[in-house]
Amino acid sequence: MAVEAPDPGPRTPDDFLMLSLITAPISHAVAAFVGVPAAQVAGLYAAPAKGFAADLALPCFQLAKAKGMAPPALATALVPVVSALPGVTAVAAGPFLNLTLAPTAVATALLPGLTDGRAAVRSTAGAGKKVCVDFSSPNIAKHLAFHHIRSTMIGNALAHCYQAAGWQVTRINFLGDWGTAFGRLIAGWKREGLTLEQLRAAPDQVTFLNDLYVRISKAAKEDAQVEEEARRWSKALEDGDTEARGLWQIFKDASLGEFQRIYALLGVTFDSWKGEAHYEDKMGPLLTELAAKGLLKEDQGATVVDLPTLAGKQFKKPALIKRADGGTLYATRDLTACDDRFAEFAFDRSLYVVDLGQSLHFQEWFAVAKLLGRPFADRLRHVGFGVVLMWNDEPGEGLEPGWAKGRTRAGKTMLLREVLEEAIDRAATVMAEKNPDITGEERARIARAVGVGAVVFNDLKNSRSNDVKFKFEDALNMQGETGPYLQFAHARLCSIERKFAEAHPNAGAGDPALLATEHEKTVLLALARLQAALEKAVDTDEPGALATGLLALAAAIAAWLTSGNGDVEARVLCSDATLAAARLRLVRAAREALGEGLRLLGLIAPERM
RNA sequence: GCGCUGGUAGCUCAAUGGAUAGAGCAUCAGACUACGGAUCUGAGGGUUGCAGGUUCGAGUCCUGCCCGGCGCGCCA
Repeated sequence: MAVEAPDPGPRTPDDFLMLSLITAPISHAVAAFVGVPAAQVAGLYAAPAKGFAADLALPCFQLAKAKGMAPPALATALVPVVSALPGVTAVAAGPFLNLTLAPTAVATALLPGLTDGRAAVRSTAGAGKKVCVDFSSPNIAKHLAFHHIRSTMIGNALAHCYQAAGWQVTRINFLGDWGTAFGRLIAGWKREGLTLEQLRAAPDQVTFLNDLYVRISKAAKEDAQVEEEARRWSKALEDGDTEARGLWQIFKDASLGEFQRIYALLGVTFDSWKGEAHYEDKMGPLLTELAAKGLLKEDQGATVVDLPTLAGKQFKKPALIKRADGGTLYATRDLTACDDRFAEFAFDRSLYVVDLGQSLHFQEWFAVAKLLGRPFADRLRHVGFGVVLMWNDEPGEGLEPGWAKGRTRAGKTMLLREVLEEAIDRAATVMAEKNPDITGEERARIARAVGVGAVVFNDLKNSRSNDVKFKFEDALNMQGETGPYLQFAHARLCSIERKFAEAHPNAGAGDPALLATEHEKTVLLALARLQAALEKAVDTDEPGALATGLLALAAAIAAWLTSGNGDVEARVLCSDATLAAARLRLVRAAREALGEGLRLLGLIAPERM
């Protein structure tokens, strides 16, 4: 279920980002000294280079120009100004001002705002704005192959991220439920005298339909009579023939039933399932308008929009609107659906999470939308992504082992369900070894979260334009920068929370000012940077930006918790109940932020694993 | 040919125009009966594809090349 973003109240530029809660006094002091607006300083903070032990760096180049000083001189001059602030130590290092913050100061600035840790992954940047996200969009009567995970989970993560940033989100599954394939399927169905009962009895109804399609296609190739039947059924379907539409509906329902099982496993939902078929009889007005505006032209029998002359020389070919036989193409359908979506949702942005191979298609119809004068033409974004490659040890035929597109070593297309099931099995095996106390249905439930999470995170952690290189051994080795690593950090925090009440039954609320260690500060700073990661994810449509922020948080958490291994007093559950209570506040905030961040990416964070 | 995309450590990838380019995996060495070790600490490992240019400063921006993937008219 979607969680409503808490109302953060009125904001000033200084608290626009959570990190600014810490840097605001610094920015003000520096700005006053230099004589520029504080907001100009606020945008300058950078991460210190590796060799410099500091929390933040302030490059002084631009400020020096404004002040009319040399950068190193300004940095030196700023040292006393900034060091005068409580909880800040400043050191000049050439043209940089390196800032070290006192853990206590960081904690008191941040923790009061994180009584609900989920606030760390919230923003109001998109308040009042609406976005449509078109994602997943599989063809019916075909399996969800492994590569479908990309559009499905990138889109799902973006929908969550936009929502967390204040946008009103509509999730759209633009089903591929139209085309000549269905005429063939109907012809095959009739020819073989199949029944609904037979379909329903199949262990996998999509496999049943897929096999039927393969048989009838083969038959059609060998027998012109069969091909003719398929053509007739395609025509009947287009004409709204009752029997044809009835069978088409059966195929569609059967497919959606299978899809929903996988969407449920992935935790993905949609607000709209309007597919291509929905728009099939609604393209007339658009075609009329295109013609009325003089945008159409006959070319080799087809109807096109001549983009090279109308939209600029960056286009080399016209956009096809209608086939020579009068049938419409998918650019026409996309435009019609877009008009419909704008009429219904008045979106401020509309995302199409579709592989990069279709870049040209989107460039073309976006350009047509512009030529039509659509007010939303510049609000459309093609969110492209790379392909899924699988490692192939034995390609045969003298080929080198290497990455191959979406196929197993046997050359078979990998199904999404198969990959998820194997991932779940492997997760269950690890659990049996690492945590044998968890058994039965609970183990099965958690193994689903961990196995699916491993595959999903593997898909989201890098820039989406990159191809995803999938190796079971890597995605599921459960170590390193993986979904299970994040989930494990979450589970450790949960475990400590469970034990806290027993250890310190009468502890108070916890005073942030008591948090004084470097490990605690690192966790706090990682929490403070999460909001910027979320906003970057939304601005650039890159879920990986949030994934990177969560990895940094989890690493900080793991280092913190492990530091207690050799030192009982460094643990959250230390002997001092007051200190323990303060640490527990950080545990809770971090756990809630991490769990919420994972939810945004589409992972479940179990309390044990 | 044109377009999109990628080229950074052995492998997989990070890096709002900022310092000495960072992580994970793998390798090696450690911590510790461990508030959950599915952990942590450390080491080795780099001419950021090549060549120019802009800039106080370039992995990042510009120009030209090289290599890979994908796309480029009646499928979607």
